[in-house]
Amino acid sequence: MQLWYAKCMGSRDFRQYCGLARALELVGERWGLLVIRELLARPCRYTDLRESLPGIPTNVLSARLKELEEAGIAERLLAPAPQRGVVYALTEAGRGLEPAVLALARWGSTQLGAQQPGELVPASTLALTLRAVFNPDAAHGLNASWEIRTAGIALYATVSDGQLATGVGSAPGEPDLVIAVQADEVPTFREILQAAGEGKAELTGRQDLLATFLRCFAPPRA
Amino acid sequence: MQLWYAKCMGSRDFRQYCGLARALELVGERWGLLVIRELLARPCRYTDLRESLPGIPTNVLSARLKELEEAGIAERLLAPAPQRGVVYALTEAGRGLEPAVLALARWGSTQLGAQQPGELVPASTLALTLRAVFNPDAAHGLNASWEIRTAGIALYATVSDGQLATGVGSAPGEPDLVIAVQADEVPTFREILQAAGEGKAELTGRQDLLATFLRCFAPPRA
DNA sequence: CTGCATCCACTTTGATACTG
DNA sequence: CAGTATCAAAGTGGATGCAG
Repeated sequence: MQLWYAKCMGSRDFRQYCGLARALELVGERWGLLVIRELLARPCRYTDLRESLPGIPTNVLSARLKELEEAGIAERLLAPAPQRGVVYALTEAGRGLEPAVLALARWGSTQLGAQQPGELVPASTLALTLRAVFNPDAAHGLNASWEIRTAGIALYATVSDGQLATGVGSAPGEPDLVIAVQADEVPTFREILQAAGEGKAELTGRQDLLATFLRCFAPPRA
Repeated sequence: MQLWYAKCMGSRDFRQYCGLARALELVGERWGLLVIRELLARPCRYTDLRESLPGIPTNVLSARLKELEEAGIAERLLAPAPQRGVVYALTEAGRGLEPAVLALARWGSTQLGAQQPGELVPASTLALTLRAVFNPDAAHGLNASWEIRTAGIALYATVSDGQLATGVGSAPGEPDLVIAVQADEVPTFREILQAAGEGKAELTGRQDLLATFLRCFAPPRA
């Protein structure tokens, strides 16, 4: 291309030998980390991402996916057996972003304030919040799995030997306890905990695991 | 004239009730977290920031500072005693970003590769790297302070009862050990460790604390 | 349908010049 | 020292087009 083009592309770089600067060059652009949030919760098709990220222009989504793929953070896969088409998933390097995403999400949660009208709660946010508030001490040596159903979405949390896995959709395998919360819009995590704590959730399965759930996922004292 | 657009469109809100989304709205714009990196290492005047962030347009720096101030993340203070003028510093909320910044920096460090010609190492990056690689176990109960001098910059690391503080500039109080490394350009953290480990650094003070330093700040095994 | 590409209005950025 | 002003270029948001 032309000289000015090369020069300006270079200006997307910060020209600093710094881990933070490199991270921001790779995933710091608009919508970048939100795409990664979705992919942390499950492999996604293009259309899943568009639905989970209302407001993202399709060309921007397209561009971000291309960049993430080139950077080795995400990969484009042919969807397995029953479906067909394309799915995007994180690579090992991409999954390495989880601690950073959780740390940002924890800080941002302190800045959230009250839910504004028109602000939706993405299902992936709930899956991530489960990881963000997880208390490993309370789950030491535990084996259990839960599925939360509300407002037409499902998410799961599985603890194997104290190790947590969460995601959007149904758990791989039967959940030990299904927690169903009636709602029109996706509720906040706080609202889910409250409903479960107050007995307003419909429980299916090992009901004794409700208390365990509340212990493992109690958010930090406010 | 479509003022109706201006409201919905130019708005940088993601319209999601999500900690990650809120964090990105507040500090996710270009240069935002790099400004915060500088302020994590020391209070800065406007000119300090311009010098530490070569390439940042002055109007963008101006805009970011205004946004950070409005968000309650940074504050504009009158410089104390000897100097005068303005300094910017993080608020309590701003300092809360440290875990997220460190997590991003740790991930980005794995993506750094070799230093490219023209890529500088900001002093604030070294101060942050000290925190990122700090090994609290190795420093349990320790009291010690170091100052690193190289290529015209200084940074310090102070451990009080095992608690770490680092920053750009001279330590508050006399450092127990000064580690001076000859260099024209600011070296990488790896290069500093290597020079210190190979006896190529000039030591002033309690030389026995060199081994302690290397133990406390050994980067994760590669 | 899915998975993008293209067009266009508008915004933000980057580079430079300038001021109290 | 601590910013503002200006302007071209790149990026974003929104709508639409279109092939498989």
